[in-house]
Amino acid sequence: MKKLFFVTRSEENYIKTIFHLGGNSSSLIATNAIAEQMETKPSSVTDMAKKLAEKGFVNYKRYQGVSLTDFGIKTALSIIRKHRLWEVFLVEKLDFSWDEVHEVAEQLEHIKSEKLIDKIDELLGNPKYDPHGDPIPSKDGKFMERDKQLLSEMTLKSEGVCVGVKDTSAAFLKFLDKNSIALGNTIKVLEKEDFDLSLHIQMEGKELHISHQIASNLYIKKND
Amino acid sequence: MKKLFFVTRSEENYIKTIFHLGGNSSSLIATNAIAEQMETKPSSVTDMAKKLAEKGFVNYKRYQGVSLTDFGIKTALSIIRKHRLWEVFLVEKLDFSWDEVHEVAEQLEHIKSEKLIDKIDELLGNPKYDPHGDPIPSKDGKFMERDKQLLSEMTLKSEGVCVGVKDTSAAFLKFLDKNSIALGNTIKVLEKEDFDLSLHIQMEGKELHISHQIASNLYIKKND
DNA sequence: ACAAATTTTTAGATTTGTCTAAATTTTAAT
DNA sequence: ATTAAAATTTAGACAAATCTAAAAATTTGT
Ligand SMILES: [Mn+2]
Ligand SMILES: [Mn+2]
Ligand SMILES: [Mn+2]
Ligand SMILES: [Mn+2]
Repeated sequence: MKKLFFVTRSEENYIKTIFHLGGNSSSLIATNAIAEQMETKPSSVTDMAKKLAEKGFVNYKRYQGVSLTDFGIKTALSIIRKHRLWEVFLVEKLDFSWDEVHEVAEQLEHIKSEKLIDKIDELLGNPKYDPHGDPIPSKDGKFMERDKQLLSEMTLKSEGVCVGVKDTSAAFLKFLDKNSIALGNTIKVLEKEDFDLSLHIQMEGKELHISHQIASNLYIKKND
Repeated sequence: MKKLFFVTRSEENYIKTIFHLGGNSSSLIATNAIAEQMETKPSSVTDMAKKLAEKGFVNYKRYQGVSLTDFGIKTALSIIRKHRLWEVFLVEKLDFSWDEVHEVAEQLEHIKSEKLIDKIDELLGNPKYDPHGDPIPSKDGKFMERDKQLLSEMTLKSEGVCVGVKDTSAAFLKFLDKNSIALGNTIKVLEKEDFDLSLHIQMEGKELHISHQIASNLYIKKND
């Protein structure tokens, strides 16, 4: 007796946002936080919180906030899986650049067809990470967060590989492209400037200067 | 000074339906015809007709019906192009069967990204026809209706190739699959039964009996 | 031509998702 | 412990898309 609710696009977007704000665990997410993230008003969030609670996606405590139920988490992971698989598809199969995919994936993630996304997954060879280095949940909702750290937190002389970005804005991604910084690149910290926290690094053989702003938005997987 | 209106999913569905009902040419399409096709009520159609007229997609004459403007035709062709390209993609790249693609294409046709559909078109090698034999409009809205006729209208002894279906219901398509009738198959009319209008045909070498119901939903391109 | 049948439109209601402004609750500060 | 500030909810409104029921226009049949 599997209850299958129709989930609207708006509901899906709220569920996804709550998940990204940490609404897994049992921590309560504040109304204002959701409103700010979704560029909507707190009163709209309250209305939706009630509806999502009604449908079993969240636990809602008046004046306290919401947290996702197990069902809500499962739903969120399914949407995120679709979003990230579509992003891989756009980059791998249609030559989109990594700064163009998010907007389109925001639409594609709402397409309702289990077979479609399973086939896309298969076509792509069951990728584990999306173009920004974020992990792709499997069909049954499991995924591994990669062992990684921000470049800004790496110790002097340590080496590693670029595996992800924290800021996924088109502006940042284009900046990385312009400076030939890409996921998969090898990296070594040559020098750290105490004054402005900027770094002198070696990337794929070439030496490069990196501001703190950049270093604190690049994820590195340390060697061994 | 290109005016770019936001077109809602619902508006797109109305525009597409009006086109399919023959709303190109200057013929007026009746409110009831649209309502029936869309499984909605005439009063809803009237409301939408006003909105579509407001936005420049249709000419609307009270109590007479609607016809698409040039802009409306252009919009309809763009939606149909997307629908049919996605259907080809699902069949060619994801191994969907031709009876499964329509439902998903109904969703995908509303994805808004010019680059996406152009890249899909390119990936597929600019196909001219969809899995049901229907022509795919080009980016600039041109398309060729194929020279074809219903099997039921073919003369005795004439030969040809299966190029399309009139009834695109999953039930009919599955029936064709079961009987190994597929687009591209060669066909020759061996005998016509006056009594029930059934046909005796040769398809890809094998002899077959075909009811009038089937014959009047299969398009054939006659040889030479 | 004119009454009857059909089609279409209008009027008013409903649902979803949003907003503003006011009221309420919680949290922070003195 | 009060008061002030911040966060949250409620109340009431609105736009989009739909519906039902009633009114109006058109078409049809004799
Ligand atoms: Mn994204
Ligand atoms: Mn991503
Ligand atoms: Mn179709
Ligand atoms: Mn088709």
